[in-house]
This record gives sequence, structure tokens and C-alpha cells, in this order.
Amino acid sequence: MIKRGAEPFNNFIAIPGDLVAEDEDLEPAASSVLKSLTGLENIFMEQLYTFGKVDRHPQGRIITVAYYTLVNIEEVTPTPASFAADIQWLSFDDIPQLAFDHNEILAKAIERLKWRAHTKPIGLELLPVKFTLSQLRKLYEGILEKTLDKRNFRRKIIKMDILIALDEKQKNVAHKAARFYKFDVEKYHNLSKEGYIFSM
Amino acid sequence: MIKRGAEPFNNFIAIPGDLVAEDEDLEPAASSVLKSLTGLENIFMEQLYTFGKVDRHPQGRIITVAYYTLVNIEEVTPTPASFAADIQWLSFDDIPQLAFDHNEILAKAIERLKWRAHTKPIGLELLPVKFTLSQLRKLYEGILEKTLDKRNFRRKIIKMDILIALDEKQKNVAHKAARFYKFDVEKYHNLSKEGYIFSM
DNA sequence: ATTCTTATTGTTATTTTTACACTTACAACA
DNA sequence: TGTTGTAAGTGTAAAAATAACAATAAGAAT
Repeated sequence: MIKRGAEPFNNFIAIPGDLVAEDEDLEPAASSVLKSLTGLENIFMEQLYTFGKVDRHPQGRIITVAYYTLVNIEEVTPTPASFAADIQWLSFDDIPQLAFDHNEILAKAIERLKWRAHTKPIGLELLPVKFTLSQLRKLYEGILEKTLDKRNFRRKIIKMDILIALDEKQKNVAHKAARFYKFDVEKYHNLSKEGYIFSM
Repeated sequence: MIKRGAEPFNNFIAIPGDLVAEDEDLEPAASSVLKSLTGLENIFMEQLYTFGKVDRHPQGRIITVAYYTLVNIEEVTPTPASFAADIQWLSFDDIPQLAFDHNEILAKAIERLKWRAHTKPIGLELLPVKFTLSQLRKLYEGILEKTLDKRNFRRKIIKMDILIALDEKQKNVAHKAARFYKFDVEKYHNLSKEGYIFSM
């Protein structure tokens, strides 16, 4: 999130964004906002929804085409622009009243993310290359806001056949070391296409 | 579909649309296109996707916020505007090359409709108030482009508990008369909300 | 050697899905 | 009036998916 430094909604928190240039496609415009603040490129990004109420910006007609992205926060390297712009990462539970209709945009994004996690595989964009099944399960639990049975989750995700088990385990953990897995990227993307229901 | 009467793409078929006025919200703008051509109001309508490629319109930058709707064609009363505008209803199989990127828009709509039929109940907007289970099944078969087993479909749809059986049957049909059903509108809409998977 | 913590594994009961065929009701026709 | 054609309506069994549930294993810390 970004803290605004000008009216209207001065000092309010807002979702980062920018105007789209006359000769700029929509998705590159969104990508460039992401890159300028996080340094990230070639990240999963999907159009969310277009918000166009006449009065959503007090100073004129602004139509916002919102995109959402899934980023692994550990890969983010804050850029000079992000320091200058007063960027912060907020937990969903700590979201205050935002500028403009941005709470509505965020609500739509959360709804979409839940639906996505409910019906499609998720995690490729959010986890390190190597991860344990517990990490993957906790990701789902976080997004879906419910706990999942360890054994049933394991069985279900393995049967999807999108994981490759590695010959490598955790080290220096004060408990039994967990095996690492990685995604079979091609199979992962196949299941992400339309027509397949995950049902987690 | 509408036949264009001006350059560019003169005489090409296109998806109906209009410019959004400076003081007009997006959804009313879409509704008003629908109403002017079909007379229909208060119809299910959902934002589909926003198309914004720089070069999608040869004469300038046009960003299209596409909406799709489900209409019962028997309720449509062609308006004077629709005659003037050379409106026609086309089967999906008869779609020619369209103006601009409209084939792409249509493909997105079909994809969305299939996903919707696959995961949510459908039919309230498309069928007469009273309908038979065969009609409902054939609607699903048409959208999903596959045949569904009569008995299994019946069992599944009944268990969803969104139908109300009427004490009325078909008349003057040269076979056993089918019972009419109607939707339990409230339950239907509950299941249409996020978080529920239909899986047909 | 004991303790603490998380990983890993299997079974059973229940529910859901799939595949599949015969009888019934009605109109049309001979 | 009975024969034919057509779509409606119905049941069952096998297979698959889901849900609920607890004990053992591995490694670090003490």
C-alpha cells in the first residue's frame, strides 16, 4: 500500500496505481507500477475488475482498471521509488479506511483470490522454488481462512500430480525434517486453465 | 450482433456498444445499449473484461469495458433502433470475422459463460418462468457443449434444492407430459454467490 | 537419555459420481 | 380402438472422492 502525499485523501493509505499513457497497454501499465515499487518483473498478474463510478474521484472522472498479482514477499527488494513513495506491506487484518473506493477494490481482490484458491492450484507465484507440503498447506489455509486436514490435503495435492518431490530435506530444524517439493510448472499451468475445478 | 454502417470495418458484424458519457456509470451505460436494442430492462448483467490494447481501434485509443448478459430470446421485442441498426441474433457456430478485436471479446464471454455454468447454477435468466427438467438440461448441454445423463442430471439438480416442482404438466405433447418447475429465486441467488461450487 | 516439535503415514465410514435400461403417458395414425 | 412413435420418468450397483480420525518417526535442544 502507498501513503498519499497530496489532496484529495492526503495521508490516506491507497492501493498503488498510475495513469495509463495514451500509447500504453493496460497490463504493461500495471506491471510498471509493480516494478517501480518492488523491482519485480514477469510476475503472475491478472485483471481484476474495472471500477468506473462517476463520483469515485472527487476531482474528475477516473476509471480504474484494477490488476492483482501474487508476489513472494521475500523476493521483493524495495526500490528508491518505494521509499520515496512511503510504501508499506499490510496484513489484510490491518487495512484501515483507504482513499477513494480502494476498500471496495481490495474486497474484490480478496474475493477473487479466495475463489481462485478454491478452484485452481495456487502457490507457484507465492512460494520459494523449493517448499514443504506444510508451507503449501499453510498458504491455502491463510487464503481460505480455514484449517485443512494434514493428511487429506497431502493426498489431494499429490493426486493432482503438479508436484515433484525432491531428494532434499530441511536442515537444522528442531523436529523431523520435511521433504522439499517443487511445482511441475507445465502441469501446474495446465490445471490453471479454464475447465478444471480444484475444489479445496 | 450489429452490422456496422461506417468505416472502419464498414459492413462488418460487431458486438453492440457505445461510448460512455462523462457523467455516466459503466453498468448503466451497458444496460442502456441492451435496452435500446431489445427493450429489456433489469436483466442479469455482469462485467466481463476490459480490453485496452493501444491499437485495437485504428482511429484512436478506445478502451472497452465489456459486459455480458443472459437473455431469454423469447422476451426480446426488437425496437425501432434495432431495426435501424441492423441487429441480428447469431448462433455461436455462425460467428464470422468480426470488427476490431470483437472475436476476442466474444471468446472471453463464452469462456466465462462455460465456467459460470460449470460452477454456478444457471437458467433463471434464460428459461421461461415455468420449465421442464429437460429444458434445463438442454440449456446446460448447449452451454457446456456436452451431453449430460438424464437421471444423473435430475438427481444433481434436485439435490441443489433450488427448484420448486409445480402441480402442472405439459399439454398437447405427443408423449408423456413433463412436469413444470420454477426456480426458488432466493435459494438460486444464494448459490450464485461466491464460495459455492456447483460442478456440473 | 529425555523432551519438544513437526513430519509422515493408513483405515474406515460416508458421500458423490458414474454408467446403464426399462416402463409410462400421451398423441397420432391406421 | 389398438398400434406406433416419442419423450418423461425412475433405480441400482460399482467406483471414486471425501471426511474424520491418531500413532509413530526424526531431529534438535536440554
